[in-house]
Amino acid sequence: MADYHPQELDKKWQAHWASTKAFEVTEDYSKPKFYCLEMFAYPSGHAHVGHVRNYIIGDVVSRLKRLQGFNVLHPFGWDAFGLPAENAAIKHGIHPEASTLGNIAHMKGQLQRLGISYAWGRELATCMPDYYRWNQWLFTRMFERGLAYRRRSTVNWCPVDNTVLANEQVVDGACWRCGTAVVQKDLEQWFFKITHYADDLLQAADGLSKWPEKVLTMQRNWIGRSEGARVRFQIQGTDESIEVFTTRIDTIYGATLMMLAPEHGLVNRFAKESDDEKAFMAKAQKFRSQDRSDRLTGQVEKEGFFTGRFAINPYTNQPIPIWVANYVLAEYGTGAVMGVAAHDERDHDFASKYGLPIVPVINEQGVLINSGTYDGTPAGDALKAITEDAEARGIGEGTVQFRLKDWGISRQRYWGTPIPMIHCPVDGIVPVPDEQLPVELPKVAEFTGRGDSPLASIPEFVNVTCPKCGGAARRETDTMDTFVDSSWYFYRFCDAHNDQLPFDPKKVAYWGPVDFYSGGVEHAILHLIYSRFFSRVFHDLGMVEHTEPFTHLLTQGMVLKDGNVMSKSKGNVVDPDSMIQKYGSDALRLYVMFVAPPEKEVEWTDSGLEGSFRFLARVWRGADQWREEAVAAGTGAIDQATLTGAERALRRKTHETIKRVTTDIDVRQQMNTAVSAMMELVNELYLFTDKGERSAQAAKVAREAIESLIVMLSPFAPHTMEELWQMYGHADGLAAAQWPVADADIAKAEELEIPLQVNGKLRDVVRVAPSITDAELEALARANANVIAHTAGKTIAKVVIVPGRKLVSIVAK
RNA sequence: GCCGGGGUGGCGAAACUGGCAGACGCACAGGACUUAAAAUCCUGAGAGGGUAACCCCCUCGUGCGGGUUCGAUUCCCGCCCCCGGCACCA
Repeated sequence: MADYHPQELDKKWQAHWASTKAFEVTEDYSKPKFYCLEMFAYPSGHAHVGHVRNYIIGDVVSRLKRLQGFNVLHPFGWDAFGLPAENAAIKHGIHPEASTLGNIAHMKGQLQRLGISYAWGRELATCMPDYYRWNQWLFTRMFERGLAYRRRSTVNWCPVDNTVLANEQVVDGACWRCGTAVVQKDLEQWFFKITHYADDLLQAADGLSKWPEKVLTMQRNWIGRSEGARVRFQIQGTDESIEVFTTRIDTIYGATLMMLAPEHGLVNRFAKESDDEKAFMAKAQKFRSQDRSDRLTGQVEKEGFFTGRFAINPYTNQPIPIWVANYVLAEYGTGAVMGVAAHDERDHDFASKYGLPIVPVINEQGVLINSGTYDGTPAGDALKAITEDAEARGIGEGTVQFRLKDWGISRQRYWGTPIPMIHCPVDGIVPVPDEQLPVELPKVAEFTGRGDSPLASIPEFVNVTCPKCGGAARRETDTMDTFVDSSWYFYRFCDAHNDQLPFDPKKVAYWGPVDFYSGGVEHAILHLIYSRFFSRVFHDLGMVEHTEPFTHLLTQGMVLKDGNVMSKSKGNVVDPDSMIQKYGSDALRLYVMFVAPPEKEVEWTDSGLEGSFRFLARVWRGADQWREEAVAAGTGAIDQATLTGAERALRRKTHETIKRVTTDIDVRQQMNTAVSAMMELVNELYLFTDKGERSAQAAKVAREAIESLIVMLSPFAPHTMEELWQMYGHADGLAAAQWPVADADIAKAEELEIPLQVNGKLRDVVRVAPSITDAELEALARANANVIAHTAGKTIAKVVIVPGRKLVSIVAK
């Protein structure tokens, strides 16, 4: 047999899989389905080993499931719209489409050289009209249902990327992509009403039992539900009132202050009605222009000024001063807060600073004081009672407030999905009729990087006739946030070429939801919450039966080099292709799976990769040593009764390994221990080979071990294992193979090794037959020389025999 | 501050339900093969100590301090440190 030359095997089997369309699938109701998906890729140019780790994880699961008889959907695609391509176009003059398609071609080659088992027939790229037309179609459906709406609002604006950012895309007050400090701008924007599902998204998170706790926590924090009440305080001397949101209405008797956000609508009015409007506005303006991220994160000292006006506390009936305070946020609650200096740390700081009254209304026992008729009521009860009272009086009501905001999706950039709307001076906002979709991105656009939408400078695009009245109208020139593209692509894979609908609901009913989804934890909030939102939208459109798109989520850890995240700028990128050239794709795949559990961060080492290569070569040689005899011996049943001790030992190890590997991959997703179990089996096989027994029976036992190993290792090292499988006489390839089944009887140990402890310390290990009785075992333990030595001079108080005969523990005093 | 996840040899890690801590691998050391080297195969190894020596035996050891238990990396209480998320959210 030839030496192990993995590069040749890579070529041979990749060509074979392509020509036999080995991984293409259709709905087959006779088989259970399994939808395995890795987060699709942004075509940045080159995938490094960190990216690739995710694809290997998914491939191991996919290949396992196929061998277990599942009908496996394992597709891949490209999250192809986005800013980097457009920025590159501004810088280098290459059209985003050209660079994107070029990058896709290169990265697809990289994945193919790794032998990832994708159904390439379903490949999609979000920048293609046959994909993004369905973004537009869905946008229109959402518009019809009020889930997409337009309003003027203060938005997060990135001055470098020249576009709006969603709240989720602002990290510590800076742009998530380029790190520039975000500024505020007033713009007409399109929003998706994700808040409509806020409660459901939060509650349903409890049911996501196969999601990492970390991700669920992040989502719960992000949604940020808090129960409280809205209460209206009359403005003294007027019929008007100011509404506040509070979670602690029980402290309302202590509300000695009213505070408005600097952006609150009443601020400008109070300024006009004041003695010195200019001075008033100057003070408000100062707060408004304070660095927003600092204001949001509490970095700015609490400051405020008195408006000269008073509100009436509806419970004490006392006038309380209305202040403008820089720590009150306009976008949360009502933008106005009742100040309870005694029971709120921030209000306390503020009141102390300005010498404002501080009235305690709850004592140390949590019971109300200074609260009129509520004195003596426990705070918890008062919360309910006062809310009910406020409702009865018509001055307030219980409510739920979310931190989650509607998702602003308008982007003033070119390389995205055009929003399919038309602005008509007569009919207002009119959707582009479905039959006119897609609204295609014009091929030519000038990439200046100026702050307005590039599409606005293309008159042929902008100037249209109104679909309703036929008069002259203007086309919407913003594009959609690219997170829209990635919020439903997993459904498109179920029916990637449908030109009537985004997908046939029947096909999604078969394939969906995604059974196993893996990707980076950086998508814990953005992508994963948006996708859950879209699933609910499709559900409400009657197109999808489920509401949760991803049953099992695995967040894979990053691959570090020299302690850092790989990046071009740091120059520490490990290129999979150069590793493949040296060791073959299987060694790379195996190493990445073996080095640590998939969700853990790992440090890349070349020597570890070499170790995996050595292991595969060792499997290759080990299999070769038995090939002729094993094939000659055939696959007939093995007669357990006539086996030698060595043969029984190898069989036992084989079946033990099958059991371990199956649970490790399938149940626990601990690929690393699955690989180490297989390494142990190989070590055992070498021991067996060294013993030199070469009977037909030995060959059969070796064959069982080796063929089980080939199948179990094939998800990790598919090219090498296909070749070995063929060499072992299986002409129809691993596609026809089945995952081995462990025989519990064979795996059972013939002898038990039982540790003996005295007072919790290990003193000896004895070998006994499994048929031993507890009484015999205890007698044996008491008679053990080491036990006697360590119990000398003491009396044995108790002998514990652990159920399952795992251990004998002797208590001596 | 709140929430989530961690801390185990020189290194990556394992120990699944409270039961032999360190499987498997990397790096290292020794041996076999070889003119030699590489490759390969075999062997060794947590730290410290005992014995002339080997089989062996003892003590300590999973971030720190307590506790529960015959027995704790695992459970409980109190800390320390690291990573991630949220945070003037009323």
